[in-house]
Amino acid sequence: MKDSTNSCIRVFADADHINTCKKRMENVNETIQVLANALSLAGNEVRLKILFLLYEEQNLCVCDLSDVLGMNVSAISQHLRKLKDGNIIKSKKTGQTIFYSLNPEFGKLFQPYFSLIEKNQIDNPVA
Amino acid sequence: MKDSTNSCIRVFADADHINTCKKRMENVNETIQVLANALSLAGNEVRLKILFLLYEEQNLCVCDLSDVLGMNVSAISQHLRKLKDGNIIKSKKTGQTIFYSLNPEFGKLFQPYFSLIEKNQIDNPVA
DNA sequence: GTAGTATTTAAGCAAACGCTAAAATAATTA
DNA sequence: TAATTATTTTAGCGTTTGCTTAAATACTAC
Repeated sequence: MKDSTNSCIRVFADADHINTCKKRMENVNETIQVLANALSLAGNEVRLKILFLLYEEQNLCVCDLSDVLGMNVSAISQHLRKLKDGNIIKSKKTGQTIFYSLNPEFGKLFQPYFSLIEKNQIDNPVA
Repeated sequence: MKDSTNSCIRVFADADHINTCKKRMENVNETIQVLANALSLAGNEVRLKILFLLYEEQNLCVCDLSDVLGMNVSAISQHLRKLKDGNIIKSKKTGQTIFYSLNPEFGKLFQPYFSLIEKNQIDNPVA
């Protein structure tokens, strides 16, 4: 006589505990939102490659990235736009070339993963 | 007289450098793939919440998560499945309840972010 | 066995994603 | 001014995502 898809009645549920969790989650909600957004941007193979390349090379233009990754300039450009919209990279125009680089805060945030990639040390930890 | 959508001819392009980058990227390709997959799984608001909750509480069932996050059990279950398929969490059945917990390797991999969330210290770094 | 509880799975659908191709900007050079 | 180069933007399209609803599976207890 209850809607099992929307809530649960179970013996070992600790209502107080659940509520504590609920409140804690409300507090960190915005932080989670921001972090999830950054992670989802980095959680794409092409974009992660772009970010790693920017981490290693500091300044690259769409063209460089297109050459290195063997991909359509337009496709790269669209990824760059997402990363820029997400405040993860910044751009600087020099003549007709636009150089992209990591925002320092983001570089710091993702340093550990860049290190892992450099060392090629992730196959173990996850897979 | 060239296809500007597929390659670039530009004055300051350093062909050797580009090639070095290309090879380095090929070497880390698999690592990037694995990492991007993990990041994309964590890069979803609901899933990041689930992961954080598992980090804090160790063992939770779909029902707990559903209650805390105020979401449909089925929706949560589907997120859990993705996380399990990605080897990020594991499950243990006790009676008719299935408890989920972080895979230790993953916990280690994402520890820095969990700490950030706990301290609510991410608004600055990114946004 | 039947009823109830905990959970997953399948189907369906709107929204978001990522790419291609083509057109539009903008800076440089002839 | 016209052509070239570097880049972005728009439109279109197939695929993936994440949710809802409903049905299926599995364990527990009466």
